[in-house]
Parts: sequence; structure tokens; C-alpha cells
Amino acid sequence: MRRHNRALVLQTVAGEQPVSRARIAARTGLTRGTVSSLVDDLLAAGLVAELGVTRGGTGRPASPLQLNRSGPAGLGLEIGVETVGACVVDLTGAVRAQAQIPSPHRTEAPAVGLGALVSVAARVVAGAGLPVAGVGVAVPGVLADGVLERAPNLPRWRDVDVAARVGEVLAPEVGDVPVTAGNEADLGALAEHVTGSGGDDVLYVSGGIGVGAGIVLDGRAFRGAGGRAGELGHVVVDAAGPECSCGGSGCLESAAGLEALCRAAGVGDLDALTAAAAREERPTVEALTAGGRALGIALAGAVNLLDVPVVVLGGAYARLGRVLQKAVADELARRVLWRSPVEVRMSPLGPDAALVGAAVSVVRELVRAG
Amino acid sequence: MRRHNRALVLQTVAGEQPVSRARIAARTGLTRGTVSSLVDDLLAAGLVAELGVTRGGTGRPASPLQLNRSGPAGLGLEIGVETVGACVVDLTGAVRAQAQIPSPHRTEAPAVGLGALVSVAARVVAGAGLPVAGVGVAVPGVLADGVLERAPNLPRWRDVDVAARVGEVLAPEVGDVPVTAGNEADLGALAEHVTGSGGDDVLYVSGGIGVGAGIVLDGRAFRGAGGRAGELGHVVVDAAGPECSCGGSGCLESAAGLEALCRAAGVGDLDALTAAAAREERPTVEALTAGGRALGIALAGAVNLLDVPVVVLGGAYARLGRVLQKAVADELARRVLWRSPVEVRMSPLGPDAALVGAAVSVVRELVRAG
DNA sequence: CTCCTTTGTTCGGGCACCGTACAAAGCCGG
DNA sequence: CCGGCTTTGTACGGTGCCCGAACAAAGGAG
Repeated sequence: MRRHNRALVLQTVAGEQPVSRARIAARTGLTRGTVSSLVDDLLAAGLVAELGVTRGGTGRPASPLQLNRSGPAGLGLEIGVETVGACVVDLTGAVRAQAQIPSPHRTEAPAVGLGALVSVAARVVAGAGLPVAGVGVAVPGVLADGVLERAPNLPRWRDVDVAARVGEVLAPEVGDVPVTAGNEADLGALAEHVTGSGGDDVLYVSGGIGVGAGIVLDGRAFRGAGGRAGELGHVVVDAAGPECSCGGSGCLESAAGLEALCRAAGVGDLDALTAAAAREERPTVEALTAGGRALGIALAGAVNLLDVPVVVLGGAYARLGRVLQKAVADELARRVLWRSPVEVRMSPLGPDAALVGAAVSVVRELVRAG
Repeated sequence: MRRHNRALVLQTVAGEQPVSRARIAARTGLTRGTVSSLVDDLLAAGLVAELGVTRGGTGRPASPLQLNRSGPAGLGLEIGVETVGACVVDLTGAVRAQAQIPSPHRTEAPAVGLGALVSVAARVVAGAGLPVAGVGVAVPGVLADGVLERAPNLPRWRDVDVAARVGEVLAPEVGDVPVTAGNEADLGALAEHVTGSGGDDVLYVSGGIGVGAGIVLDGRAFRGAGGRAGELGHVVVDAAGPECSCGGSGCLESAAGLEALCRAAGVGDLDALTAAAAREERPTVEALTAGGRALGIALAGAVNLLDVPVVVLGGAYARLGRVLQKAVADELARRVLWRSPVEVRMSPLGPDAALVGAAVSVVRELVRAG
């Protein structure tokens, strides 16, 4: 009960800072006295801090409160296909330290990757100088209860209990804090939702060799009954299209995955594709237009089904500029049933979204729990 | 606070009846004393009833509680394309009275339909003999805040505030009770979820001239940010397919809508199609197989996106038998990424699902609120 | 017939919130 | 320069509601 109200107060602070005790009382419906008492708890726990600055108006100046930027922080980790990364965000969600190093997970066993993860995490934690209250790990694959069930690009990690293993190797660094693992696209969606100052419903698409979607509904990540929601890559965009490794045919990945885009544009990798897109070379523009159309078709289906007002293009897509964005937006405008336009944004976080999202998921949970 | 706990107790009774006070206490974590006090409230409100039967075991016999079948009931209404219907369900969700009459909404103004609705509602309410605590209205169209925003098959009802209008005309019959309006497919999904004894996540597809989906996530109807979620009919199943009235091409409706199925099978209407399907006539079987494949493609996309374990085929589809079900299930098995099979059920409620769902939504809300 | 088990009720104790009253601290007008 | 005004934050009694323990009730087992 008190716990609930403490969380309510904390969320109010998070939603509008700086804010006075009196304003919190007005917003939550609690009494000023009750709020004072709850705020005392939060101050003692180090979750909020008092500014002390008394910028005037009429009446007694308020004593403004905000989330404690030196308080407990979240450590985000990412296990990419060929990299590991780490970042620390404070309670406000601001990134305080970040680093990334290469790590060949396709060829090396998980133990090697975990070693790399520890080293980069240690550096980042030391750099930030904040107490770590929890760890989030982003992984490109399907998780069930923290166990990696399916990860096409991380074959040696199959059936690894990521959360548990990371917790073990990281214990010397950060102590015995809760570790959660999440899908890369889901966490990317969360990051875009939080930093994007967007609404409470976002469909985030992470482009890469695979195409995954993260869904934020009503302000929280939606993972489905089995934690596997968001597999957009194998939506059918052309029933007559090529066979796919998934057993179907005409999947989105075959038309708008990174490999298909590179092949159609006649370039070797994402960097070359990005450069060619920036120069607006003819075959690349055509390839991106065709891929964007396919993506738009798949997204239109998802938007019609979920009624989401904002679509964010992230991952590799974030680097491919306006040609892609326009093709997607055109197709959405044509196929979405309602007239209020669906907004198509390029991800401002780009390839860091998942990493930041992993860290943000931790502090978000801290704030939610009070 | 007390309200919250009262609701908790009521939901426990709803989840497992009959049930003793002591068992409720064990389940909820409250004290037996507290539960007793809360149950007294619920008895006074007429929401639960005491059975009085004391079937023995060891120890003092319990006094079993269950939802009051004579207590407040929900009135469900449906405005179909050419019919109006009404039904009353008691607190347990059991249908206590039901009726349907024709009403040509395509040609007549809403006022005429409302008149028909009142007459059928009055009959059903009298037949059930229970106090009506609320009204739910199912409508085949997109609603925003109770206003019918888009309803292709109900052109004269456009922009009508269904909930408000129904509330006005029904006030003499049932008094001043809350009226809510909902999409037909959403309410159908709710009904299947509640009666189907299924899990908390269901994707319900209502086949007809249009194809709509109702989504139940985590035990509650999901309507999306703008209340328009579930438009499955215009998912693309074949980019090269025919143009559609929605502006796109190759939409599911063009391949698996009722009109397409009839045309492909060479029959005139749903009744003929149903009969031909029952006789397993060759062209009909082929038409249903092709339609079922298209439906399966669209559903696979939705399932991959939402990770829903159960798909229910309802509306007209409920009458089309195993041929359709098999084609859908085959396509789902092929295209859904995870190996745990997606269950494909035929709706047991059939065409009544939306009507029952409208009534169920009312009592569900009563139970949720305590 | 007596004991035992389980149920439902009753009664003090305490926690948390509410309402009100009061001190604090800066603006504003004379 | 100073008193009123306004708004903020704190202190104190009152109340609602839940918990824990003790107690009466009601039937089965030996």
C-alpha cells in the first residue's frame, strides 16, 4: 500500500521534473502531508534529490525535487553478432558512459564473449561511477524466461541461459543484482519510446540481416504470451516470392533484409550501402525503394492490426536515409485504412538503441517499483 | 483500498466456484476475518450468493459461495447488417435469454433500427427477469469513443454516437445504466475467450463480407491506441493480387472474404456455400482450400507478430467446417517460426459470438470493479 | 461419546492516509 | 522599510481497514 503510493510519487517525479511536493500532491490526489512523508522515504533511498534552488514566483518558494542523477543506475549490455557493448544510464535515462568492442560470437564459444562482456562492462561501470542497481542484456534472438531459444546469427549461444550466465560472470564487478535478458528489437523499441518523447504506442523496426520488430503498447514493451512477439521478418509480402529458410516463401526478410538490399544495390556491405545511399546512386535508390515498399506492405499489415500511430525505423535502416523512409511512408499511406497518417521516423539512436534500451529497462523498473 | 480487495475477492469467487471463505483467504493472502467482512459487502450488494449446502469432509463444513445467478445481469445488443439481436447473461456469463429479429439497416435510417432494438431488448429483458446493470452494443465498424467512425456495411450509421443513442432509447426499459459500444470482432473475441475456457491470449477472426480480427491479450480485449486495432482484412497476401477498394492490392479480403469464396466455389451465398462444403463438392473444397491458405498466410504474420497460441475462426468461417480449418492450420504450421503448434479452433458460438460478447463485457466489468 | 479438524466470527493493535492548523519564506503595495 | 498575501512544507489528532489471535460452531473418526 505505502509501496504503491511511493511508486506513484516517484513516477510523478519522473514524469515532470523538477516538481514540488505540493504539485505532486495535486497531481496524485494525495495530501501534501502524505507526499512529504513518502518523499522522505525516497530521499533516504537515494532515488530522488532536492535541488535547493528556490527560483521565485509568488508565495513561499518550492523546494524542487528531481530524480537523483547520482543514485542507483542501470547497466545495459548488448551481445551483437560481432560485438559486445555496455552502457550505464542514470535514473533519468541519460547515458553516462558507453563503450563497444568487437567479439566474434559466430566462431567463438559463449565463454569468450562473456569474458569480453565483463571487460567492457567493468570499464563502463568505472567510468560512470554510479552504483549499479541492475543489469539488462540485449540479445538478437528469441528468449523464453531468460534462455536463448532461437538465435540464427548466434548459433553457439543456443539454449544458453543468458541472464544467469551474465549474472555469474558479472557478480565480482557489480555484486548480486538482478539480471534480465531481452530481445534486441524489444529493447530498442523501449529506448525509442522513452527518449523519443513519443506517445505510448510505438512500432520499432530493427533492420539487419534479420528484420525484427519491437512493440510498445500503452507504454510498456509487449512480448506476447511466449515472449516471442515481434517476428516481422517472416511476414509474407509476395506469395510468389523466393523460398525462405523459415519454410515459407516471399518473406519480408528476402525482400528488405540487409543482404537482399546489398545484393539489389550491387554493393558488398552496410557501409558501402550507406555511402551509396548518401550519394543517391541510381541502383541503390531503386533497391531501397523496392525494399522500402516491401517493408511498407508488411508494416501496413502490422499497423492495421495494432493501430499504432508511430513507426520508427532503426538498426541498419536508421542509416539509409530518406529514400527508404519515403518508400515506407508512401506504402503505409496507401494501405493503412484510417486517414490519420502514420508517422514514420528514423531512429535517432540508430544502432545504439538496443544497448540503451537494455539499460533503460533497468531504471524503468526501478522507477516503476518505487 | 477496500474496493480493491473486494474486487479481488469477487474475482476469486468467479475463478473457482463454489468456494469457501477460508479458501478465498488462502488464495488471496488476506485474513479469514477480512474476507468475511468483504464477503458480507458482496452479499449485501447481491453479487455473490451463499449456497447453504454443506457437503461434508473433515472439519466444520464450509458455507460455499458462488456468483449470484439472480444478481445484476448484462444486456448485450448487436446491430448487424440486416438484423438486431439482444441477449442477457447473468454474472456467471451464462446466457439467460436471447432473441434476434431482422432489421434492414442498409436502407432504413438509424431511428428505425433503434426502434427494433428496443423491442427485441424489451422482450429479452422481460424473459430473463434479472435486473440489468449495464448494456453493451456490438457494431460492425470502427468506433472511437462510442462514435461509429467507419462502417462500410452500415453507411447510414456513420458518425452516430451509438452508445449515447442506445442509452436514450433504452432508458425507459432498463433505467439509467452505463452503455458501452464495441467492435463486433473485439467482442466476439472476448466471448470466445471467456466461454472457451482458453488461455489469456486469443486471436479471433470473424469472417464475413469483411474480415475482422479481435485480439485478446493478457485476458483483456486489445483495441489499440485509436480503438481501431484488428483490421486483418487488408493485410497483403499476394502483392500481385487484384486491386482492393481500400487502395491497396492483394488484400486478404479479396482472397478469403465471403464474396470471393462464393465466387470461387460457384455458389450464390453463405447458405449455399455451407451446404456445398458439407457435401464436400469439389470446386467448393478447392475454393475453401485456397481461401484458407490465404487466411493462413495473413494469420501467420499476425501470430509471428503477436505470439498468440490460439486462433479461433468465427463468423461465417465457423460454418465452413474442417476443410477451411485444415488449410489454415497447414499454412500456420509452415510459416509460424516457433515449433510449439498454434491451435486453430472453430468458434463454438458461431454467429452469436459478438452478441454474447457484448453482454459478457458488461458482467466482466462488474466483476472487475467489485 | 469424546476428541479433532476445519470453518467462520469477534476483538484489540497498528499502519497509513486524511483534514486541519501552523510555521516558513519570499513578493508586493503603501 | 514594513506588514499583508500567497504558497509551501510540517505537525497532530482522527478514522478506515487490515492483521493476528482467540473463540464458538459443526460435523467426522475412533
